Amino acid sequence: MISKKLPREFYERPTLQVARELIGKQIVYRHPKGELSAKIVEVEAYLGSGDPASHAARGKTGRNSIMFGPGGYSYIYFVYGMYHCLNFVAETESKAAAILLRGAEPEEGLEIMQYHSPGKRITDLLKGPGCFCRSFGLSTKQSGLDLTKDTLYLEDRSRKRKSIEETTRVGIKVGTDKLWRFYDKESLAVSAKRNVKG
DNA sequence: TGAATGATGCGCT
DNA sequence: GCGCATCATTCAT
Repeated sequence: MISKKLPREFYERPTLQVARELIGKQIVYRHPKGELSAKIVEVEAYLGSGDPASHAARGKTGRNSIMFGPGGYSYIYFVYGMYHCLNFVAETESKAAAILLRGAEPEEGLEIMQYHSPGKRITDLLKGPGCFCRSFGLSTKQSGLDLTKDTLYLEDRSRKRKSIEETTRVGIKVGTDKLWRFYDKESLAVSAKRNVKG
């Protein structure tokens, strides 16, 4: 069975719908040292207009200009002086929306991930947006990649329906009333549950 | 075991 | 010059 790479049409749809369907998809990155892959288990949606927590909320700037382009591109930014966060641009050029990847379960390329994040347990390697980029070796140099090309892309490998939970977003101070965080309830690789009530 | 806080640099005002 | 879509360590219990 040949893997099915997600086409641009997948991304150029309503952001919340794309975010929900990203759970359980496979992310593949052709690292210089080998192929890395993981199963997505946690994402957050960031809409352009009407979402004060989005980087695009206050208009187009040099950093967020990728969000204002077509869907199906990577948007990686640097934050807190040490960490990077990976986003997938959603919608078309008419809307500046993106989806933040917050957690995944490692599958292929474990040695490379552990090389980037020494001493981490397998389930923790890709837990949290900063950890994910560090283990995958992603930085702002990988921002703006076309996800329909072969360097970084997503695959639809498992067609099983996941038990998806919807909660508020994490790590922001505005827009915290929106239930725009999606994660796989059964996964151990889901990051901080600060806003989640048990 | 859980909560608080320091680290650290870039983009924006 | 300030704030940030975070993480690891420290300190308190």
